[in-house]
Amino acid sequence: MAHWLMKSEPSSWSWTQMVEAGKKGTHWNGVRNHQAKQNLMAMKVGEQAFFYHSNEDRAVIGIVEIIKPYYPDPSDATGKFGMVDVRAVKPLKKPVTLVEVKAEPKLANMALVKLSRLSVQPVTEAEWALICRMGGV
DNA sequence: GCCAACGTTGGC
DNA sequence: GCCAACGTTGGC
Repeated sequence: MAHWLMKSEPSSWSWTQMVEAGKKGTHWNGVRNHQAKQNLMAMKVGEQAFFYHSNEDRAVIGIVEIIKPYYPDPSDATGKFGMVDVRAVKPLKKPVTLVEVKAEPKLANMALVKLSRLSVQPVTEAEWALICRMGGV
């Protein structure tokens, strides 16, 4: 089962809002990047993703689950891009910051570090397990 | 708030 | 089809 990492600026959509959305979850819309789109399309229901706060926090803060696979994003006038639905699973006991990720040699090749502008990224099993451990999950 | 990285757009 | 200009993202 694949794992993912999805980034959001807390000012536009925060973990708190994600939790408040509850079990019905929310649409992960607004993706306008082809690489991110490819990743969205590869997601399957039941797969989990890290929820990362960019800008202010710069930390992995929680885990979300895919509850609806890729479908067209009505807010995209061009019709090229789509979205998935996700819901909050659980927060990390201790958020794993970008600084900590960068300080860990095993995570040096993460897309989060290498492709900092990509908003939806794949995470390897080793990276997933390590960040879960660092986050106290 | 600045700037580097990167994607997209548009003129040629 | 190339490439300069521009806009956006996100770390610092």
